Amino acid sequence: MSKVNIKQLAKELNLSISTVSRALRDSYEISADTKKKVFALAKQLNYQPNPNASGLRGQKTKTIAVVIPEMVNDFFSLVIGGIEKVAQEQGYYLLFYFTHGDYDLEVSFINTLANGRVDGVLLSMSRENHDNSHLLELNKNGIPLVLFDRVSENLDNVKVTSDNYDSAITATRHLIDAGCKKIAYLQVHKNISIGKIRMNGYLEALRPKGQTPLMVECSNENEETFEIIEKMLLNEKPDGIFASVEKLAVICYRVCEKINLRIPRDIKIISFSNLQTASLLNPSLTTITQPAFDIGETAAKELLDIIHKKSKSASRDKHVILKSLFIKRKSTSALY
Amino acid sequence: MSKVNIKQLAKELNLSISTVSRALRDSYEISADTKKKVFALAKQLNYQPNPNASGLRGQKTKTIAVVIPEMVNDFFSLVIGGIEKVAQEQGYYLLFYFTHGDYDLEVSFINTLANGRVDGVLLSMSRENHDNSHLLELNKNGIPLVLFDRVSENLDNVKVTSDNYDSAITATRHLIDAGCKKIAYLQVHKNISIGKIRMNGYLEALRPKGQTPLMVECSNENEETFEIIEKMLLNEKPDGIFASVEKLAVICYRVCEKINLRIPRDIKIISFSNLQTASLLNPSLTTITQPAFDIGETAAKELLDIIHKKSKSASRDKHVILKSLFIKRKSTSALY
DNA sequence: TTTATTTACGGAAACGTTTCCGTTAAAAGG
DNA sequence: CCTTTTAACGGAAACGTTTCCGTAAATAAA
Repeated sequence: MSKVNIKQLAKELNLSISTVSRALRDSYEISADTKKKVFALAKQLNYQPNPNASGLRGQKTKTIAVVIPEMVNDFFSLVIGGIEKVAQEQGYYLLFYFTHGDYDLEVSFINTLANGRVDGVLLSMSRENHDNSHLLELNKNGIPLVLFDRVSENLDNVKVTSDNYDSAITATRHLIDAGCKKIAYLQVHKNISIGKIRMNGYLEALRPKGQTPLMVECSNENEETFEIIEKMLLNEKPDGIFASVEKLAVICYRVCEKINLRIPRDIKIISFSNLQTASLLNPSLTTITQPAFDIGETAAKELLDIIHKKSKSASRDKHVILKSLFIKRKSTSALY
Repeated sequence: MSKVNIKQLAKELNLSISTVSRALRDSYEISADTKKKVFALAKQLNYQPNPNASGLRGQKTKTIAVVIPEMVNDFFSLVIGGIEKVAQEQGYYLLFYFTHGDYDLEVSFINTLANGRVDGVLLSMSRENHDNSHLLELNKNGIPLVLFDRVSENLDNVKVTSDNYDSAITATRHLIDAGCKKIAYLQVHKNISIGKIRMNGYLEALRPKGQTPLMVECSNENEETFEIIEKMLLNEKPDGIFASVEKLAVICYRVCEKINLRIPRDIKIISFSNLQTASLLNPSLTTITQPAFDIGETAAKELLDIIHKKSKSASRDKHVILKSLFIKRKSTSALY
């Protein structure tokens, strides 16, 4: 129960509190001699400044909040890796919030952040085009906010995403080129605008070929999704599947196994995915792979930029779009 | 730039600061009438208490630190899920630190935490039997600490792990029963004691069968590990592999693909792993699957228990061991 | 009616920093 | 030698809460 503070350092050294504080911050007002002594004692006693005190006084916490839907997900894991890299480099702490896609939870988290808990917020939205007033409030309170991946165009904050529209076109055309005549598009929730953007790419690629779209809306529950996909495959008999999120591709594999559909012979599958084991699946999965680490890194850098030159609020309403990778593997192979 | 605080509420309501504060905390000293008014205005103005101020005054932050080696890893993702569940339930915030297995980084993180930044610490150690003085210091400062997964028996803190020794025996025996005559044990780093425990299980299971152990130490760099395993497979020609961590199993698959070793015909593989795609790999991977979510949940609960009745420091030096699951799949199949 | 207790509230200290003001002594300038 | 500047430091306020002391009025007890 030691908890050494500045006052104790001051007493021990026969100096005033203000002198010690300035010495620790390497102020020009303090002689080299005194600084040496202060540093030495601070190290010896393992002095650590109390973050609540400096946060309260200085109105900055060196902490940023990361608000994301979930964690058990290779995409967000990689994003966090990128965020963590730049946070580490610049000495920032990371406070995490998981919304589980629950809008109300997101609102309450964001409200909590309005009062000096963090210097800035990184957010991947749970519902993109719902009511954004909690975010406007955050902006009004002067707390920098950068959106990534799941963003809303209605907000004039900095946004970082990948090229969802273009890569959805690439994916769909790839299936068409591989010979698919009836391609199903699997999405989790209609209201997710990133899903809409990808869907638009899918539709755009389909149109000139005269193929009729087949949109399938899945559930948040894996079991339910399994049944939805199983029924769909049995009833509609598509010969290609475009999964808009990784989780759906995995479930597709399981369904195909159950109902004895051979991939890619009977049906071809492509998916947005950052699965590290994509190449080891049976068969290996063709993917659109987002630059997840980059997205995190870029978003964090943008945020810290705003934090540091906040007065000049230079960069608002900027949209950084990073390119995804298209990786062809066996699940869409035309030869079998 | 609103940032409403108690003083403003007090002025608006013609009340004193202390009365408003008490009303917000639902104190018995305040009349129902006054409370109503205060709550109403607080909600209307979206008042959020300043966490630095209350943290400074009350010496508690409702925040716990989670210090782990990495994030891009299905095991830790699941653990975090468990931690987050109980944190959420009890209204705690989560501050994350990633050590990347760097001991010095761990030390500096832990030192940072010694002074009121958090109410408690959850730690999975980077090097288990190195110098633990930073953790002793943390204990001395009265900050509750619970270790999980990678723990050290030298510390008398609460520890939560899975049954590494027993399940390593199970895994090794399974390979033997499947007909393996020369089983290699793959580990990342000799100094990780969790690796040692698993290794001891491997050795124990091997001894009565008279098989000579074959220990292979891999690197932190995936490319290097790839080469180590490749050389080992070509030189030693084992017919069974026991990978002590998930990452190594994945690399094994890639090596086998490259040098045309058929799994399980030429070589059988079992691994500690929480890979969600284990059953979809080619071939599906037999795993010892740790109760990751449970580990996180249990560790967090233990920590919050200590935080809440810290005076009674009842539960020290307690070791909770949770059972892993053995899931047999095709990578160790005896028939082909 | 007087005294004791309860109810409902206000004032102010305290938490540990940082920083705005001094202030003194020495160095520099004239 | 006197004035001005500079260097090096100390005192105290401020950040927003919480809580320890009051204290006045209302109620209960005597």
